[in-house]
Formats: sequence, C-alpha cells, structure tokens
Amino acid sequence: MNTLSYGLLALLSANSLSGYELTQNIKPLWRAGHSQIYPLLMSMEQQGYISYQLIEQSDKPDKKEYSITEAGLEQLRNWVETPAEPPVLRDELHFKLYSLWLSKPEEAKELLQKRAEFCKSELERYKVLLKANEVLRDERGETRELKATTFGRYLLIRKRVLDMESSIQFCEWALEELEPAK
Amino acid sequence: MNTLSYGLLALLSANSLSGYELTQNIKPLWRAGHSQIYPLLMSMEQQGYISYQLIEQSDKPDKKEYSITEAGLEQLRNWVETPAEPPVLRDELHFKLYSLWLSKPEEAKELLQKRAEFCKSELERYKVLLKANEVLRDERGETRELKATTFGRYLLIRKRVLDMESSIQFCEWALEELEPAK
DNA sequence: TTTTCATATGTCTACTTTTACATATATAAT
DNA sequence: ATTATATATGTAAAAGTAGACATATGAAAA
Repeated sequence: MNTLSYGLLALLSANSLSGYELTQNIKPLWRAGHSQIYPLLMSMEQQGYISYQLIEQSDKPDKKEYSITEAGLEQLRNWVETPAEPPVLRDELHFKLYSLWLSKPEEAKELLQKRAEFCKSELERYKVLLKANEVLRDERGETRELKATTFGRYLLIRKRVLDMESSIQFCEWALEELEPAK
Repeated sequence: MNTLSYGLLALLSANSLSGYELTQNIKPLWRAGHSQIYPLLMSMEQQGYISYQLIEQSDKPDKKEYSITEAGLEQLRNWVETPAEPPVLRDELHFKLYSLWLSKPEEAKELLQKRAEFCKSELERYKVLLKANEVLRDERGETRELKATTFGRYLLIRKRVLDMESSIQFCEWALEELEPAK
C-alpha cells in the first residue's frame, strides 16, 4: 500500500469507478498512468480492500467497476489520520528560469506564455469540476460541512483553482518584468 | 542526461558548487537526494560537461568543487530552448482532502494547520533567498534584465514566494470553511 | 469501407527515486 | 571523554514511474 493506493481508495470511497475512470479522475490530484493503476487495483482486490463487478456494456467495451470494501474503508480511515507529507515538486520551469540568462528574449517569453496557457486550460477544467461538485452536492442534499462527501472535494478543487490562478499571475507578472521600457 | 542533470548544470552555470552544496541548493527547485546527485556529477564529469577541483579545507572535510565546462554550457543552452514540460505534482494533501469526510474535526483542522506551518517556514526561506539574490545583484552591479544571471533566479524565487503565499491562503480559507457558525 | 478515435484492460522494460548502508572530518555541546 | 551535529562523499537495494508494447470493442468520420 503506497500513497497512490490510498489515493485510489480515496476516490473509490466516494464513487464506484473502473480502472479507466480512476486513471482519468486522479489526473488533477496526482500524476499517474494507467500502467501504475491497473496492477495496484489487482493487488488491492486480492488483499480485500476493494472488490469489482463486471459491467457488460453494449455501446463500449465491458469494464470492471471497483468498489471499496469495509476493510478498505478502515484502511483509508487510518491513513487519513496520519499527517500529510510535504508535496513533491518537480517543475522543469524552475530550472529553465534559473538559467534564463542563456535564453533569447523570444524564447524566455514563449516559456512563460506556454506555461500560462497550460495553467489557463487547467483552470478551465477545475472550474468545470467545481460546477459538477456543486450539482452533486445539491443532488445529495448535502451542505458544506465536514461530514458531507462533497465538502472535501470542494476544498480540494478550490485549492487547485487557487494554485492555477497564482501560477497564471506569476507568468503574467514575469512577462511584464521581461519587457521593461515599452 | 535527464532533467535533474540539466538542473545541476543550471545551478553550476551560475556558481561553482560542491555536490553537498548542490544537494542543498536544489531543494527549493526540485526534490532530489544526494544519492541521486553524486552519481550524476560523476557521469557528467566523465562526459566533459563539468569539471572539478579538490578543495582542501581545514575546518571541514575536503570537497570537490564542480564547475560547468564550455561543452556543458552549450548542452544547457540547447536544453533551455526546448519547451518546459508540465510540472509533476504529487501531494498527499489532495488525497486527504478528498477523503476528509472520514476525518474527525480536530484531525481535519490539524491537517490544514500543519500544511500552513510548513508553507510558512518555506516562505521564510524564500524571503531569505530573495534578499541574498538582491545582495548578489548589487555586488555584480546587475540590473533586472534578461541577460543578468541574477534575474532568472529573482523571477524563480518570486514564483516560489507566490506559490507559498497562495498555499497559506488556501489553508487559512479552508480552516474558516471548516468552522462555520462560530 | 477503411481509418480514426474513445473506451477499456493489461504487461514489460528502462529509468528514476527513495531509503538505507557506509565512511570520514571537524566543531560544539554535554 | 563522549556524544551530537554539520559537513562531505559515496554505494546498493528496493520501490516507484514512464513509455512502449499489446489487444479488443464500438462509434464516428473520411
């Protein structure tokens, strides 16, 4: 049970999902590919933390819908209580900024513009998630309090929105710094 | 030559540093331990991208001071021109927020408070770096423009400062959301 | 009708990262 | 005197990750 396993349990504690759906849904929270996820699901299934049901689909290929078990929920509950490790950051942009004096002006500009674009498209995705979260909250008749399953996800998406907004602001500020007397 | 190798070149392009110093200096930019760094330095030395000088010290153990070579600088220049990959994010907090409904109120509070504390201590470190950068800039008689070696590092540290401030703001906002009617 | 795309699940290899092991010098504190 | 800490450099094994390989269904587009 590594961190990614607990992450999968976290997602499954809110909804039953297939490996494919987990691969997509985890993207905004944690970088992981499907080649990591499928083996972990099989391992957790064998350990009894999750179970699956084969869903036959006529319009799409069949899928395995995974659900968290009581044992899995207990495992997750214990993990949630442990303190969160500091985030792992690995951003090439940091190195490229560090050696920016080696760049041509247009390249430096492009570097920041592309990052800004990336963050803006991410921001749009998060805004969609925020709306979906609101809809789900209303559907379930939940309010914004700790015990509501939509609440933590609301906080999380807001975090990502703030992160992206902050990154965009940095890029735009840096682009201004790049072109002084203009 | 992986990304970390280019990062080491980026640091060495500004200053000659030992493996130990590189291990410390890279921390705010990229998560890496000394066991990754020493082998890469040896490999890059063999490839001629860096060279070292044995510095005998009387107050501390001797060290190897690495410097970037012309070949290394050329290598770095080519890399800087290539677009930056999206950042890799792996933050346990995301998963713990997702499953926050499983937490007790005190635990949820502690989770956010501890992250806020971490970010505040990081912020202090960055503010120190910002002042050091200013001092260095003045020493070198540089201004805030692309060609100055201190400029990119100035942008970078400002980025980290903004990142930390944004994270702290999130934690404080979330803590308020956690305790409504009070 | 063939190709492309989204869905869906898996494996394998190479590479990267983490953690522990290992050693050594010099200072400062107990 | 001993212990702890900061500096300094390395290695090895285990774990985790990325990218390619592999296959298959069904829908939509060319």
